[in-house]
Amino acid sequence: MDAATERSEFRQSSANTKPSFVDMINILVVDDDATTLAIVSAMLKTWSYQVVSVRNPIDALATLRARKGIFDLVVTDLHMPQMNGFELQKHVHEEFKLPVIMMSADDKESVILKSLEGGVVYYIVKPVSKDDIKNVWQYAVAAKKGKSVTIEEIESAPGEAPGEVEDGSSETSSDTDEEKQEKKAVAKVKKERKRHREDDNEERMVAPKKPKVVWTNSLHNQFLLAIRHIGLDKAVPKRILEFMNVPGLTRENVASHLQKYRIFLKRVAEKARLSKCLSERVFRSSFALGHPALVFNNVQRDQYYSQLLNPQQMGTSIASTFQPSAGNGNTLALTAAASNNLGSIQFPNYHQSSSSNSSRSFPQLIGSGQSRLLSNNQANILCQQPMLGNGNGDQLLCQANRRTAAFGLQQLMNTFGNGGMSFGLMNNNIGLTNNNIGTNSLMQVHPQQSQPRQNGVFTFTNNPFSYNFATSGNQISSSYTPLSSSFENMGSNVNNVNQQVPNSSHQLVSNFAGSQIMSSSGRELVGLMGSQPAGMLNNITNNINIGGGYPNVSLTGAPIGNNDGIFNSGYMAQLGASSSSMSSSAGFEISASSAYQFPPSLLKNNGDDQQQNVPVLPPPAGNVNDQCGLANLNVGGGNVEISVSGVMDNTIITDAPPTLINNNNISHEQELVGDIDDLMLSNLLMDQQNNYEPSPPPFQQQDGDQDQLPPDFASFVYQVEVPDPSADQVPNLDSYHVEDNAANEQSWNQQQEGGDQQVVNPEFDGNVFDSEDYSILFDPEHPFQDCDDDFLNAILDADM
DNA sequence: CAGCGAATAT
DNA sequence: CATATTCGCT
Repeated sequence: MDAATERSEFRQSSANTKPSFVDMINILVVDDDATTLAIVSAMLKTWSYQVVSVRNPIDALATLRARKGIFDLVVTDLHMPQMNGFELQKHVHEEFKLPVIMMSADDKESVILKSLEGGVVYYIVKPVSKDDIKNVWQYAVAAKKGKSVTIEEIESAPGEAPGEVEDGSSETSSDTDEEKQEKKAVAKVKKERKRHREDDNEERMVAPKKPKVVWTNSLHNQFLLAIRHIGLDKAVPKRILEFMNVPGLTRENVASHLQKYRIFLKRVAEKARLSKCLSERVFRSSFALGHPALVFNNVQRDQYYSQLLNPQQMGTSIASTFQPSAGNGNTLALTAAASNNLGSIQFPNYHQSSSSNSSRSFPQLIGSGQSRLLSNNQANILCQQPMLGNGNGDQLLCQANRRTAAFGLQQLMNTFGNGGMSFGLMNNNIGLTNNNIGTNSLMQVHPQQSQPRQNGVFTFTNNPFSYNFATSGNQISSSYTPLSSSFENMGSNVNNVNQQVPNSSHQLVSNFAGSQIMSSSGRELVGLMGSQPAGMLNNITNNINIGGGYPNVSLTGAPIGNNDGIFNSGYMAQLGASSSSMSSSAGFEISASSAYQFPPSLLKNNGDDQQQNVPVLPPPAGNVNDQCGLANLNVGGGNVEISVSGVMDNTIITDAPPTLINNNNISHEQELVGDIDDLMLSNLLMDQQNNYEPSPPPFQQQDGDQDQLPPDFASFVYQVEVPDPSADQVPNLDSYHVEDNAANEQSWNQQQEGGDQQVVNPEFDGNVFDSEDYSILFDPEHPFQDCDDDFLNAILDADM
């Protein structure tokens, strides 16, 4: 960052977020490392804080005692010889009741959680950046407020004139409703007078301009977390506030933020309604799935839901992914959770076999979900999940990865019934709350013929949202003691796989296409589609100890496009696909991925400079819900697998036949604007309607090679190569093209030939995201396109 | 001046 | 509590 930028940032932030009284905030910085100490102190001073630095915790306490009442905040290193940060924090809390901010290079969730649970107000993963500490004043203020120390004492900074009372006359504006205006003005003047009187009476202090609460990423993240926990419909300021448990934050703050947030959601919804492209993306995006009830409750989406899968075809392809493994009688309890997350796809090249093969390697797919843009340091702080920006453009751009929510989740009350793998979709209400579509329609699933299922041991219980993935007929076998984390909505509708994970409080919880691990305290530790392993490492061991000799589930993430381990599910989501997996060396694996079926409305009009989305299907009279799901859970040293997949499939209710999508019209000259899935899906639909054979995918390679992807759209995972992860731009969808998909093609071909449906690509070397296997390559010529905030946010945010 | 986010009023 | 309005700022 150059100096000018820095200055400008400083100015901005100084004006924007940093009250002038920060120079009255005294911070004690403790770090045994002189360099860090100096740097952090200097940074704080840059922000105008008053800083005292000490080299060890003993001195810190001594300083605090000697200058009691002076300090407002303690910033300490975690690892120090004499006394670690935890202990120091405890002392500081007990003796001085001061807020403590912890710094450490240790980005382990366990440590972070421990810190926060221990009372640390903020955890900064080193290296500390200026932005990390810019707003620490909030903690000081919050703490003071909590202690009911008058906030004025730190607010009465020089030069900060209190809001002067305006003249009542200037208050009234020109025209309408004069009487009302006048009343208002009078009332206001009265109020102002009253306030002044009070001020005069109470203290001469100038006044109370409350420091503005800055909804930082982390704060907003907590906000989202709260909403997610509570459920949007029930999320009222008070409850959100309670859940957030941020000292000093007021209900009003939350209410205000909530209001803005709702407006935002509304805007997204509206935009979605107006734009098929967007709406489909939003609604169908994995981001849009699995989240309880957001925004789109009130959006008319039915017209967008007309496309559906051809049950037969889908059944074929999906059913083939069912790979019951030989069970040994152990049980996993699956607790269904909230989601209609059916958008899951088969793991490409997933090695599955009913026969044990302990030596095989599992693809280490990881779901992604992190925007490449999420490169700020916030990402290193606790909740890795991306969040909605606070409105600054840059932050908005950081959102690309949200595991986005679930519009309409509530509407889909599906129950997977199962017995031999049939899934039922019941009570699905899609769209408007008063617009029930497809109620009680059944989802059809076509079990893999060749592999009869054993009796299942999954137990599903209802989740608060009534989306159940049932598997009463599914088999599962496990060579280890039942787990107890909960896998919710793994990619598909495997919701809440309730597993006992001894010695761990971790739970896998999620509501999205991927998986997510959250701590019992609600912190997201690892998630997919919107989160990433802490620290953005490729391999992260979370020390989830699973009994039976399979400790250390390591979560492996395959970074896409950059080596920061920042996943780009934003892209994937935009491409309509996402996937994830977790696996351990011991063979524990959970993988999930999803594909979303978009309507074929995203074709670029060839020959038209204007990008124009040509709706190809007429709005349906009725509606269809079509999603497919699959989740694989492989447990044990390679000898146990659970995999479940299914297609939810309502019937096409529309009697308006899709008009046209002519594959022949799509050539390499015609760029694919939307998702491949869209096209595939639409073709499937068309074919179904026309009794055609399955269409080849509607695209060709740019180089003229006629190789095409198999129509098994549900079995793709895309890789996106991102040229510049740090750029504040979004990828240009137009610049993607399908390069190759040999593995899937082969798989498809073999399936067509009636061969083994679980094809292992001989070329597959274990790196799932091998661009040689499947990829959508980036066209460096047109790497980015402008993308307006709304679009981005729609993608990014829909979630929480 | 528009527009935002936050605060504040209704 | 939801919603409208105002404020301070860019």
